[in-house]
Amino acid sequence: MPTILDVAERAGVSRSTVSRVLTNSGRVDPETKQKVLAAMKELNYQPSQVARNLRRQETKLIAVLISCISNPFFGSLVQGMEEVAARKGYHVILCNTGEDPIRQMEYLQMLEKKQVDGVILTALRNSLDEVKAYLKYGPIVLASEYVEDDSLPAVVIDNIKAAERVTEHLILKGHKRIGFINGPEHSILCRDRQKGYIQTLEKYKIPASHDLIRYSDFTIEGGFTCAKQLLVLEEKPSAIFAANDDMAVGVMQAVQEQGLRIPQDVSVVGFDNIQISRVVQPNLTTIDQPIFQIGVKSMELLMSCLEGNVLEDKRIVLEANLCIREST
Amino acid sequence: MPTILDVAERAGVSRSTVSRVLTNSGRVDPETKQKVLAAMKELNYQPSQVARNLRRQETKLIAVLISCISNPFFGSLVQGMEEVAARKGYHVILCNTGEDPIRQMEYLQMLEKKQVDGVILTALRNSLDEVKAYLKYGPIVLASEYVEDDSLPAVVIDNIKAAERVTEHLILKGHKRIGFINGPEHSILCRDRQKGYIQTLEKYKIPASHDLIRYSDFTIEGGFTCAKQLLVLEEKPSAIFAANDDMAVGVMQAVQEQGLRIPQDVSVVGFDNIQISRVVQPNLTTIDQPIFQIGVKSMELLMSCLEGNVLEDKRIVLEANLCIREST
DNA sequence: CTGAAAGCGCTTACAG
DNA sequence: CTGAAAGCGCTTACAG
Repeated sequence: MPTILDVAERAGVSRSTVSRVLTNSGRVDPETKQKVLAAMKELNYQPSQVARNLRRQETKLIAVLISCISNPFFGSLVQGMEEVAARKGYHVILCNTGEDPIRQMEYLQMLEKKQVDGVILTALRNSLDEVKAYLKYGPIVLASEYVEDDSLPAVVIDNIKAAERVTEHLILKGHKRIGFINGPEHSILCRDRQKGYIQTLEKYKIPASHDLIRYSDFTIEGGFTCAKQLLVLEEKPSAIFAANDDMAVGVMQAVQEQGLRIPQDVSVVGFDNIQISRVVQPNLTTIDQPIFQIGVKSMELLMSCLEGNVLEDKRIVLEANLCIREST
Repeated sequence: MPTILDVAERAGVSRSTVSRVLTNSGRVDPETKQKVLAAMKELNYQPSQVARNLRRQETKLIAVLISCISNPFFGSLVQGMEEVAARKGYHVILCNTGEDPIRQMEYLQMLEKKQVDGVILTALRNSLDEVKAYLKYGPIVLASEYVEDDSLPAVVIDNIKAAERVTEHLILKGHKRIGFINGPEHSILCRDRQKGYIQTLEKYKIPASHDLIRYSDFTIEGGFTCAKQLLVLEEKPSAIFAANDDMAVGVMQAVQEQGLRIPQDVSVVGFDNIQISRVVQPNLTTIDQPIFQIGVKSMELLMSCLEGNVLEDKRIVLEANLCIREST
């Protein structure tokens, strides 16, 4: 592997000069530059990124923490992030945390070890203070996730409003008993979705019942199990709203297993608008969350922090519309 | 940020000694070690990974090149890879190539720039020689993809055999006109799947017809379009085998749109056994490709190369069974 | 068991 | 416009 010194010798100049043509900085005589360029080509020289990293105290690497990359939701999110990063000369380190707070902290340490320049979190499973302690080592941005006090920059949708739209849609369709299958209770996204659901019921003077609310884990199986519980209630729901599409698919399976028809007997709504919602029969009514765009914007936000910009808005809110299909 | 020198001064020892306790190498007096450990804790010291990288000429980083991470197939593959890497103290850099040969080469250069220690490719869109030129900078492993002459280590399934199983299954069900919707013709996976399809037809003395074979792009839409073409043929197929699940789902949509029933009028088979195959109605018969395991094994193989082991087998073949469901 | 010294391959003020 | 020198923060033979 040729180093910068080999190039310098071959071109008959100093390392400084080679470095200058490498970084396109400072004045270099055009003729000298040509000699250097020629030497680089002859030796098939590629500068060591690691050496440059050490000297510049940067890595051009971003850690992206997600619970599980085999989940298509995170796939789209990361896709958006990676495209922006690549365009800006950065690379993405993929960190599967499996929602484990310990692994989350381990990956955050990469910031401290100067292994990455910045971090994007898609789920917060540690205390806010624990996470904020790492801010002194580099910028941290949230994607899809957010914190109450907006003390960390985040790219999000308005989950309350989205859930309101869903609930109102169902009410206007004549539903009075609307089941809600939520994700984990600790998540702010889930709490906000539930808030939107409850507020809308209240707005229409429909009593909210605890019987009709379940907490699950965002999986098809979880949605299936909760739906079965709802469907054996004395006063069973005529519509079920699940806090993501996977759970809604589980709901559909449970409904169909009972010999009930969708939407005639039970209406079903999901959340996210991932591919599965367009494949399942009948097609699922859902909230179109701009997942890819959240990925794009969050990485842009991080790049902006890295460039030293001060954020005027800590929270970027993207539009999420209700996508009405055959299941309602 | 405290450096190794700060720790050394605080502990009253040399940098060498601190380094030794850091790497757990060489003899260090237990008492000295305690002092160093205490100093590290007091200063909240974390060694700079970048400095270590430069010195050790390694990065503990692996580049994983895939066409598109939002595709669940690659999600599972990468999930398997990441878990193994993390366990071994490595991290994964996610490289979306979008099947673009130029971007593929750009990412391969990370190996040359010493930005990563090794590379896993999941699709080969450049000439074999171009790729092999990078072998002098570090190991390269193929996952799911492979090359004819086995000159690059690869973790794969036997695509010929898998396609034979599918075709035989359909023939034994009484089908004589079996459509085949393949992926891109340039891919060796696709050529082998087609080989298995053709060979089995021949084995059962069923004439293979070019009319019944289409090439597409592994998407739902692609499968849909090709299926519509097959379904308007004078002698239309009674079964359609798609080279992946997404295309099979497109086939199902086309079949159902024509008012035909699955499997009574047309049988459909996919390939991969991704989640969608269990969600679609009727459930899809498909080849259960051990995607996650391919990810796991390919990363293990790469780690093994990095540890300096010489591979006895350049090709690791995993089992892929036919998963018979309701669509046949 | 411990330390001084060299070096990994760059970049960047500083002089000239 | 160009070069000598220092330095980024570690690790690793080499002496002792």
